[in-house]
Amino acid sequence: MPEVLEVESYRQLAERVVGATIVRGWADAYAAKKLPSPSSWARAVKNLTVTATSRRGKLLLIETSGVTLGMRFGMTGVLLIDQDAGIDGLFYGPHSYKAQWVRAGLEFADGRKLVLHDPRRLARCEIDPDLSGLGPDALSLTRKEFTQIVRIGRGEGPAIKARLLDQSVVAGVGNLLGDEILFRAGIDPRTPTALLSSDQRNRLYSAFTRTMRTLQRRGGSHLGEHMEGRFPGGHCPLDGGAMLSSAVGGRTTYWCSTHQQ
DNA sequence: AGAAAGCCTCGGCCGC
DNA sequence: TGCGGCCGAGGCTTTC
Repeated sequence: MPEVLEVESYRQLAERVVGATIVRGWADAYAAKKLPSPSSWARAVKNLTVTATSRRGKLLLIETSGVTLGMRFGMTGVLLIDQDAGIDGLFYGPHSYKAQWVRAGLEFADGRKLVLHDPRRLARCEIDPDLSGLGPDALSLTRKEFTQIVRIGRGEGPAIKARLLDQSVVAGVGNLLGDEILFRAGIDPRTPTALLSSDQRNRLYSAFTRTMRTLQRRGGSHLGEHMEGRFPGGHCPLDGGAMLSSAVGGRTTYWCSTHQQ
């Protein structure tokens, strides 16, 4: 589940190669889809020394002596350094690693290899990625930044769930995290953003930051109690209410019929 | 067989 | 009627 918490753990893994020099890199046609060609990745990374790691939402940034390298992980991407994974396993997708699913990589002068493992081919490599389309990072969201999330120019605005998933508004919230935050806030995910009461907005901000802190502390490898009821016919782990599900903002959404109004 | 946690593009609709 | 922005639908891709 590469959402912001998982990508943060990938970033922490990538910290290990700070100071190392890249001797070779490669990417297949899918991983390099946003680049002019697969070989442009190989050419660009050669002889770069990694100076730092960073992250904006779900986009991992590897700073170097030259360009900034970016990695997006799609739905099933995992970062590996030699045999070490940035995460134990994904909730969705296979729970095993196969050489055939390695789509891109970097090899260092000291012999180490950093690779992108991605069965479903939706992960992407980027060079000097454009950050202008990304909102503030979800993990360090401030109250001031939060007010921009719930501020709508005119009309009722999109459903709050769709708003939370809009990466240009806040970067890093994925489908499961969005459900978890609204579950904790006790808000119906279909509520138009501009119609949230001030009490709901306060609860949303509190649930947002609390969810980030709590799950980050747990390592981001699994989500909160909301997941216990997240299946057809499931019941709310808080109050036993029936869990409802339908597409909100085009994404499968689960919420409690009792406490999320 | 159908759905899946990301991202991108396209097209319809709304308001000016 | 024209245009831009907003927003939802659909596609990508492979796996379970």
